[in-house]
Amino acid sequence: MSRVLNDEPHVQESVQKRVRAAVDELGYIPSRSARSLRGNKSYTISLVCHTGGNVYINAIQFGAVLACQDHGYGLQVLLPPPLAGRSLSEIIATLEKLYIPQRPDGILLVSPLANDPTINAAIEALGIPAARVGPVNIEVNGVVVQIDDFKATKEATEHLIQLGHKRIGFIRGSEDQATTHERFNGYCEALREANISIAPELIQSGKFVFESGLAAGEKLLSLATPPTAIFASNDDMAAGTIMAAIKRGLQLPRDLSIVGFDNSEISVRLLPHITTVHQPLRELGEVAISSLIKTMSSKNKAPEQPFILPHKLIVRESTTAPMKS
Amino acid sequence: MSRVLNDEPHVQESVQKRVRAAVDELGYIPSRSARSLRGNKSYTISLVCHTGGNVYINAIQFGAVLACQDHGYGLQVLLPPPLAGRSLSEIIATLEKLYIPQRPDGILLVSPLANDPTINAAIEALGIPAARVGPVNIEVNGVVVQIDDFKATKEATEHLIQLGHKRIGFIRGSEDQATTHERFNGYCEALREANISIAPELIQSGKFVFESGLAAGEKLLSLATPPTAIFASNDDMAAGTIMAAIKRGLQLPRDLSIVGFDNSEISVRLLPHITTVHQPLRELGEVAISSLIKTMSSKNKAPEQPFILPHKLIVRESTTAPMKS
DNA sequence: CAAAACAATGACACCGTTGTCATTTTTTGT
DNA sequence: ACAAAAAATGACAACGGTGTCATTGTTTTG
Repeated sequence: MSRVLNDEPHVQESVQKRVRAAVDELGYIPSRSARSLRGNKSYTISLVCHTGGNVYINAIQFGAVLACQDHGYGLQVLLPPPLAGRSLSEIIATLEKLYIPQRPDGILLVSPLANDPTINAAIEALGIPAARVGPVNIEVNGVVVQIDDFKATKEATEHLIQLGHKRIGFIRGSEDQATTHERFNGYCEALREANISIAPELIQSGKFVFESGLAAGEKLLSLATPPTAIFASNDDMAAGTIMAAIKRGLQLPRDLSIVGFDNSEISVRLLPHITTVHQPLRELGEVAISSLIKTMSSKNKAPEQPFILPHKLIVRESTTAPMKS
Repeated sequence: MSRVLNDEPHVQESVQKRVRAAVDELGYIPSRSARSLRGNKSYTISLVCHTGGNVYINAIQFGAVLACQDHGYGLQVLLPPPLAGRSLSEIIATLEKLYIPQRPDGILLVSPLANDPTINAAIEALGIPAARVGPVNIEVNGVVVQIDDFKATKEATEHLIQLGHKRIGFIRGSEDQATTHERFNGYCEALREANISIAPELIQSGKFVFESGLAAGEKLLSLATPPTAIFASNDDMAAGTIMAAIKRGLQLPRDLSIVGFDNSEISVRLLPHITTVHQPLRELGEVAISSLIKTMSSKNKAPEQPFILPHKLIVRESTTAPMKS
């Protein structure tokens, strides 16, 4: 019987038909626990994340679940206790306690977890097949799926330059994230190609959250010669920047152009709607899962090169030409 | 050995100790697949939802995962194809196909799925233990966890009345949701107790999404005598209403007070920050899962009464006294 | 045409846990 | 002190698949 269902060779056609008929008739569905036990596979993939869920992870999870279901896997959510700053052995112990009872066949890591060197070392040590979404700044084994943050930010900055902006502020993301540096480099490259010098006072740090965007925006706008445009490394911070501008009584986008990143919901919940870069989050999740499953089943090593999925600059009302000064 | 680990009676203390020592020593952890197979339990609970994840479901999921982990269960996400409007037998077939391979021990349903009579009938027919978050307008077996939407909305409306508002608009949620009616009744009750008559033109329909709030807000504000305050059945619609007001050039909150519901992120991403009702979403998820697990293991029937968790009115800058007219 | 190679299928052990029954040891009651 | 009851523990089958080996039937080859 298993020979029929698993499409093994050496099965006569007539038997094929009879078995399949019986299977349909009885509504037979193989028991996952039995297959698990025998094959030492759980048919489960764990999504490991410790943020209680922001919209970003959510969309990725959506794609991941779909891909899992397509391949007969289940996606399970695992929430480790806070791990940042713990020692390697502590992290290994914690992950082991969380991981072993469930014994997923693989795990999906999303930034910021995917970027933590210690966590990655722990996963390496435990020998768990892993897929990661988002750029990774260190050497890791396993599937990596991402967009081209460098190019995307370069394009967004070029968009501002083409509108005529010369003083363009930049709000960085968290320093431990690879995207932060990729995006910053894209910004620098665009300025360089346009022969605009990079002014240190126009570079502000941020943490990918609204409040940090608000603070950074306030700093930028209180400069002696404030920027005429600001690129924020995500939409939340762009929204914070908008609030900073509104609080100062600026007219948007007349007095200030703003670009965000992520095309998240908030980018169309404010006035003006934010020009932003769309990431195909669902697809990132899907591709991560399906190539993880492929890697696991074929025992191939994971591809050396990360998968790069296409992004898209979405121009909305928050960007316009600067006022003549 | 299993007698020790499962705390069965008739085990000598000395043996207890020796076994436990050996377990610690070897780092023995029982195999879930074997226990599953033997005990016909999967130690998995499925979160069934078909929205790719909004913030609402997300916070519930967060709590659900925590509770699952506490009880040695795993939370798995299941995304059925769109089911609305399908026939009972179609839904049963679809759920079965999705459900059987995974064989979760129970499922967690979140609105709007929890409210669909046909889906509930299908779950009943399949005999799956279920927990539901959010009020349910029909007779169902299983755990129900919710807040008191009626009382919460009544309080929110009373807050507006106390500020001096007499013309209070109301934006309803989706008609298929029990919360929509509960909230509307709370609004009516508050007005009745304050001897304010209910003006039909002040009641607008909505769909719990931003755009519907925008549309409803525009209708309300274009009335001959527009309301001085508006209660929107969630924050997204409240945000839409704010945008409608801003587009009409109103000063907020001077010209219009707005109350939302959910205390979602957007309520503090706009100016003014929105007065809203906080729902303990994480706790709702936690309680739902832990009482589901309790119900399953004890083979008790689920409690007849739903669990009611406390809500909280959060007053922010979007509500103030109406202008003297 | 026999021998060998191959295809098709039956039979069965094994995965790791736990419920049940059997056996041995201890306690209780008269 | 001895039978009976109770407690403690060993032994083992069963859960439902699948990999392997054994057996039978069929085709190819020298």
